Amino acid sequence: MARPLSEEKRDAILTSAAEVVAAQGVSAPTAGIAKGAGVAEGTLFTYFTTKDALLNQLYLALKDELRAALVRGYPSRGAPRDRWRHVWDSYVDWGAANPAKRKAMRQLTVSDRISPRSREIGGRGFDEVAALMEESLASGVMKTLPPDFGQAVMESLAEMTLEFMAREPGERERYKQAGFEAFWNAVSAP
Amino acid sequence: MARPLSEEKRDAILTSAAEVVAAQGVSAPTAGIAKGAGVAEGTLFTYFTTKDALLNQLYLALKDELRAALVRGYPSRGAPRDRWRHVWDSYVDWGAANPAKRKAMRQLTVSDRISPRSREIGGRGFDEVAALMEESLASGVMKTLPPDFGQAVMESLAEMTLEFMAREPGERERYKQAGFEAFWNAVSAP
Amino acid sequence: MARPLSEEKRDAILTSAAEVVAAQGVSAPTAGIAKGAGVAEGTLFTYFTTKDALLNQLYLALKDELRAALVRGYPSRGAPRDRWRHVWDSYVDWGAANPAKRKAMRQLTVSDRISPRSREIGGRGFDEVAALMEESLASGVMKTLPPDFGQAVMESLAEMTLEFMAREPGERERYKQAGFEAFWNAVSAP
Amino acid sequence: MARPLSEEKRDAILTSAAEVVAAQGVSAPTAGIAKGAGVAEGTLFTYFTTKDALLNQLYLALKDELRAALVRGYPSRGAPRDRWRHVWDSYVDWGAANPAKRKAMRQLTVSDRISPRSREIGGRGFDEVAALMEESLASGVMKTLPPDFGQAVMESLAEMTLEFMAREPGERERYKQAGFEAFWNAVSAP
DNA sequence: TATGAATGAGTGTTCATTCAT
DNA sequence: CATGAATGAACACTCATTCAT
Repeated sequence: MARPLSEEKRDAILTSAAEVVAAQGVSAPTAGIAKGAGVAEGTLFTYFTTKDALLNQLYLALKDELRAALVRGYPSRGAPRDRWRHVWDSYVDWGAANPAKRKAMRQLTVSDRISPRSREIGGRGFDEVAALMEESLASGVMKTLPPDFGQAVMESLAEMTLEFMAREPGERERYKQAGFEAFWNAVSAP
Repeated sequence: MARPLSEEKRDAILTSAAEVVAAQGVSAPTAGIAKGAGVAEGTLFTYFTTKDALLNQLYLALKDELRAALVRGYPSRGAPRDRWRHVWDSYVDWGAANPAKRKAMRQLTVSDRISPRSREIGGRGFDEVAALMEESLASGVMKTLPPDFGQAVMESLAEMTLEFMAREPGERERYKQAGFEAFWNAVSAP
Repeated sequence: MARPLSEEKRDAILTSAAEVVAAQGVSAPTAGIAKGAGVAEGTLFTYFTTKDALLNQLYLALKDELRAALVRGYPSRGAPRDRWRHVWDSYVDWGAANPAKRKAMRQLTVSDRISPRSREIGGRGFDEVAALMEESLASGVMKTLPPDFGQAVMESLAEMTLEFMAREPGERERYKQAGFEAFWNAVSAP
Repeated sequence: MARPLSEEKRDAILTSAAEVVAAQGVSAPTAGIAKGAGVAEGTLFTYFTTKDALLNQLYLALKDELRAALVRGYPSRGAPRDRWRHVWDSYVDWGAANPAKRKAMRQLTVSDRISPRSREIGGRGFDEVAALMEESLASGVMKTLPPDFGQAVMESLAEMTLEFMAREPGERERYKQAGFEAFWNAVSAP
């Protein structure tokens, strides 16, 4: 049955793509991505029909990885603040541990090469997360707004916090903490 | 290069660039920008030495326009909350009124073609704004954090709010209001 | 290479090649030919060392099939006109019955990928045919010309006739008849 | 008004294309065509939007040149045979004098990259020619067939004759003469 | 100064062929 | 022997920039 498509190689391409896109944007040459993955230029196209296909699948893979990080260890029975805290910490820790992936995700998010369908699927994973905690927003500012909004508040504040953490690595913990306070106040204050 | 003959033409190119970059990203061809400005392909390069130069100057021009919008009508003697409110409203109104410019700014911000120097100069304008209100943060969460941070909280929440406003135009006022509440709580809660 | 295991598979590849070349020209991908033959991409190369080898062998196979059609039922003892008529009818009938093969042959004939050697061998088969009837040209226009020429007159008129037949299927018989008259006059008139 | 598009350069590209296509077929690289024309690779695309566009326009240019050759010196008032003779001689002389153009035309004719529209336009020129002599076919074999057919008989016999002339340059005149006899008999015999 | 044709390096993608399975 | 993944040289076409007009 000849050589089977190697999951390993596919991952190497996605990993390389994340790095290269983080560094050079979505217009980075596929040749560079292939090189970074240690495969031939043509091989990339046996795993991804098109550059756009690669970018969209990278987007989904990153979203999925992040989602997995948020869910891991989620304290289902904790107090709402603790649960949000867990999500916040997971998000920020993942972002701090994977700066390239985070930057790539940002590039992809603003790119018009990510299809609406991908965006929908990519967001879908987080509906789970949103659902998990919807009830925790029964009070406070978020009362009357779609759960999307609360989630988006978290996301944008976490991104911003990560930016500061990256700029001043010595102050990481402080920013992580302050960011959460800001978020929690934003979302829960009466 | 001295002073180019026509300020008007320079502006036309910048305006076209904002539209085209908003629609197609920073990799949009200069030919399209020139066409949109009603000038010849080559003319663009008598006003901007390089595509990168154009993008950087567009970035600065947009930052400056936004800054001007924030300062206009600023109630220097008002209560802190009112002053922040003015900044918030100005930001969000400008963004809602100039969706292409905002989208272009977003594209430019994540692009690696904007030099660190441009980013610094672009931020500098806001130091004024920051300075104007530094004192207002003498209490609350922001107490012990750099004024940048408070500013960044505002910016990221405003951007996110604009996204929601664009998606559901019927709910504009509601999001604008809710966004400000979230921001104000984030930043001022004890 | 010895004798490849399956004559059947070799034929399937040649048949597929004829169809694909007819439809897409000699630049058709080998992958498509393999697929059409129901074999793997690589298998094609165990039967034909090279794409050029495949094309050349296809050319020869088609020439041979056509030659066989001309010889079948040849009335060795008939009057010259009847013999030519048999050849003409056989040629045209074969072409009408195998439009893809005929189109493929045409593509191959003008292609620079068919080697001079193949052309020579491909023509050789017809020397038999030519020889069979050489004597029939002892008079008429062809008197002083190489038998090739008479043969070529037939071939080119037959090809042209097939074109018209393909274009207007309702008039097939008429064209077939008129084509032969033209040929016969061309070749036999005093 | 900047540099105007140069008719000269366009012609150089078409001429180079004819040579390169004659030698290598329609799949010849555009780079080679550009090089042959003494222009940069990119320049080719300011004159022809697409390789297909170039091939189609080359086809039309060649058809037109041939048509012009046939019409030049046409003896409108001559006897039918003399008029056909003129057409035959013009065709064959043009083909013998421009072997590359002829070979290119042949390649283009069998290629599927020539659009039906181009074929129609390319044929259109010859309707003139056909019309010029339609009446001359009031008798003979062609009596009851479309004028296309007579024209096609001429074309295919002329092409074949050119082939023989190219193969044996010493016998040119003989083939030219014999070819015409064959054609004339084919078409006019009772 | 304004124009837009000219340039050629760079891009995504294809494809004949090889070779690990 | 059969398979199809792997390879990398081409290829058509784009685009920032230059420069003749």
